[in-house]
Amino acid sequence: MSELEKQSNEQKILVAAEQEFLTKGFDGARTTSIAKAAGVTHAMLHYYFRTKEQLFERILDEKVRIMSHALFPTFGNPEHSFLNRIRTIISAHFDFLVENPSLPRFLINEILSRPERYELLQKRISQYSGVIFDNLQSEITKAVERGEIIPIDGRMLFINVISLNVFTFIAYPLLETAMGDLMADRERFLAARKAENIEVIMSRILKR
Amino acid sequence: MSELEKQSNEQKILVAAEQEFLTKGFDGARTTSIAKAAGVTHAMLHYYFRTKEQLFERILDEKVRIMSHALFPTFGNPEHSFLNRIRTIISAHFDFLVENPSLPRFLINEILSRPERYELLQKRISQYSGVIFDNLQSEITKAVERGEIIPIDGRMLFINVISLNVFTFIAYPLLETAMGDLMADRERFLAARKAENIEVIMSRILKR
DNA sequence: AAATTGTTTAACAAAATTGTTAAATAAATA
DNA sequence: TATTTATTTAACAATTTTGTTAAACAATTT
Repeated sequence: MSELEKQSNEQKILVAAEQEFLTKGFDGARTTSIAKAAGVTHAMLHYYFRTKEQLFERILDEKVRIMSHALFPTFGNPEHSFLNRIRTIISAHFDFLVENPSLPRFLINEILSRPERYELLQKRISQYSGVIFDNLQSEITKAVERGEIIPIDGRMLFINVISLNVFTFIAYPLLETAMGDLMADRERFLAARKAENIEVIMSRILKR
Repeated sequence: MSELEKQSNEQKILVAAEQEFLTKGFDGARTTSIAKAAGVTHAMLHYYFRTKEQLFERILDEKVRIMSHALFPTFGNPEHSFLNRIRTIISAHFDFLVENPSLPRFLINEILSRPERYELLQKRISQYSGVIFDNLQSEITKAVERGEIIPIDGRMLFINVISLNVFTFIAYPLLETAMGDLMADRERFLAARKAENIEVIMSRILKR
């Protein structure tokens, strides 16, 4: 049996598991259903990953990882204006969500429904967040001194950006039912939403 | 057996079920666990509500109902300025969430994880939303004509408000791990968040 | 009080789901 | 080629969870 085909089986299970866990959550997911979607017997699934829990952790780890990366971006070229760098960050974060639309709901659910999983996030987040927020706040101070923006608590600004960007994707199907025509064309709507989010943040911090 | 005690049993089950379903979701909830928390045998639970599904629907219906009410408020006294009325709406919506902090996560999860439950929302939402948004947009137009605010799509404004208000509660525990001291005092943080959300929306629509 | 109706209990049935094992098969290696 | 190792299959064990039923019990009505 070739290394390629072996990988392919594990890989097929992982791909199917990701799909199942992301859409149905841990409790809703079924190992038999995952195995079926992967085209393997469910005994094989247990052979490769022992338990449902272990398979789930593989997926969750990966998702927490990429989400952490997207959440705490490098703060961009200091040559550019603060406003432009914020604009870029919002845009990049939004684009990331376009590529990973079901990620926020998955993480919020699976982590918040089981406090024992909090530490998984804490490990990844607390190593960044302190430095990041200090950094952000000092950039804000400098931009305020330059007369570019008005003062604001960096953490509040951070929550504002995440709220606006993430909520669109968390509630997308609900918005669809309420908004009708506005969302008829997904791409068009997302582009408009991205522009609106940037506009909201800009007008919040722009010097008036 | 008195009518009071009879009600009390059904009621105890409903209370326990609400707690269980809100925190664990449909899939994570266990009828035995609900029965135990309610202090009744699990056969009694099935006697009163037949199935887990039916018990769940009782809870979900109620939650969709109160959420719809909070989402589409009356638009306030036309004597007052548009800005003040928006301020009041944001504040009231935020206060509602303070009283029902786990509601958004519950509804988003349980409805989005099962497309067959979409129609439950659609029924409640589509009867309001059309009128509400038309109304809102005409109020915006008038306020723009008065020179009070700048033009904006009412639906985008609506999404902005909901995003800012709701996300705080959806992600509260995650924010706690990242924000540390900012959130040490829950009441203080929520007051600051509410003020910030109002500020964000005001600066977005205020005539500059 | 007898009959009817509603409630509760305990035991159990049915189904779903996760997890295990032994034997067959294939691949890699000595 | 013989041996070892890894993979796959099929059958099944164990557990959990939901749902049912019959009989006991209590309350209400006639």
